[in-house]
Amino acid sequence: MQVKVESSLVHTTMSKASQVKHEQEEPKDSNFYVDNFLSMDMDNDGKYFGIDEFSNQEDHKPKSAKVGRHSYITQQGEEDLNLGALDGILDEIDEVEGDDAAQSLAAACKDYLLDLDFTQEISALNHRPSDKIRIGNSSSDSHSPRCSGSSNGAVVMSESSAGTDPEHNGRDGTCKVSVNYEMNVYGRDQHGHAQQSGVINHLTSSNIGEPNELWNMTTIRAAVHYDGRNSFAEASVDDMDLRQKRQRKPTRRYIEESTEPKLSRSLHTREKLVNTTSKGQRPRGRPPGPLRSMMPGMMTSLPMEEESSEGVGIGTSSRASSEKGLVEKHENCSEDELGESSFEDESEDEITRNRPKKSGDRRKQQRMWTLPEVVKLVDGISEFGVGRWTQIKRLSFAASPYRTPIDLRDKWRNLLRASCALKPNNGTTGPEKNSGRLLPKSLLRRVHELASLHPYPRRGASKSSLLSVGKKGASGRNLRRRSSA
DNA sequence: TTTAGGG
DNA sequence: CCCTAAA
Repeated sequence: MQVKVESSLVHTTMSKASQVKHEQEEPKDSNFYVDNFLSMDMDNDGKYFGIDEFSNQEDHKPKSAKVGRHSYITQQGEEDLNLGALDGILDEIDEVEGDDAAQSLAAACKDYLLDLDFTQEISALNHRPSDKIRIGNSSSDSHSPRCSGSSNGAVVMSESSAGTDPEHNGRDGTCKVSVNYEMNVYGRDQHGHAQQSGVINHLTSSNIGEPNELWNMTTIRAAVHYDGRNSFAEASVDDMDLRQKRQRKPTRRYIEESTEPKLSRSLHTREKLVNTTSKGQRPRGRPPGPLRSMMPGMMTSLPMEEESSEGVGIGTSSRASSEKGLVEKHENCSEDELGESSFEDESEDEITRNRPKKSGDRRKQQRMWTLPEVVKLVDGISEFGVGRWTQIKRLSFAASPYRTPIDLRDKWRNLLRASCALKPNNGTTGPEKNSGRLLPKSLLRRVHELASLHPYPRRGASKSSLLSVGKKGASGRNLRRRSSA
């Protein structure tokens, strides 16, 4: 005869976190305690709690399993105690129970404490999953590692703990929760008598504000008695105060929140970003607050939607040619101007992309500007004029959803600064990208020209040089300036 | 809604 | 990049 209580114990040694996770995976939230316990057991044994099997027993006697006020008689056959029944019972009970905020609150408290105490205390037992407590004649097999009496394979363990969770003292004042857990497994080998039982006693009381509010006590008991010829199995679950409904909800939500608040938000954000490729404006999200500033401008994306993958990422190797057949490499363009030919289809790099980014802040993405992009920007500015960011965006950067008009402006600002500093030649004007300060000198030159043509803030400074401007190829008639003041 | 500026 | 003010 074997009692597999230990498997339960083993599971309970899981860290708090994993245990919680486990709970979350469970489909039903009812019967937290019982369910939880049983399910843990089931992980290893299938569906039987406590008694795994009766070795050498041919004749089993029907035993009774009592659950709450119900009483069930189960056949002992191969299936010993099927606590699945208990499960069902409890479900019923739960249904009867009411459901209100206070309860969930209490549930949260209990869950909390339960995780805390139960887990930690039981972990002391440190059983191995495969351990079996064998009793009866086969004491040789009995394992009850650092627990207690072992000569006869007895394991006794009981724990009780109480605590209060200040966090839930909220509105109603106090919330007291006490959890009492007790497990008792023992086998006795006396005169051909073997007896073992597993008892789980869980006592919980929650008190919120008013006395009597919540009170719950659950006792699960599974025992097998073997008198040498027959074995009896018995299981009972007593649940007092059925008003109470244990809801995992609070806990789960709490966990989720505390665990990964940012990530989730971040994901949403990103999702939104991707989805908004629709033509017009980005969907005005719901919470205008934080998310709003995603892409002020708009992406009139159309041609290729999303982004074309190009290999010129600064940080990463180019993953040229992904799906678009038109991938072009602009490496060579670093040369003087690729001037007017502009409008080649976009080629954006895609270095930093869809990375969950654990840090999860809500910043956009920080895409490095590639040289082709810069060139495009400059061309665009040449063509439409400084300050016409939205136009430039629309016409020159239509293919890149990111890069808002504001981004263009910012980039331009930076270019101006760079051009002033004018330290182009660092030799490394390589075809690569302009990471940092290495921009093709030609480009800087253009920037400089443009800058002189019309100072950035196209506001107060009207430029005279509207005529002579020989913008490089920038469309013969350079910027159609609204010189009109 | 878009720009300009500043952080 | 983000945010805010001004237009």
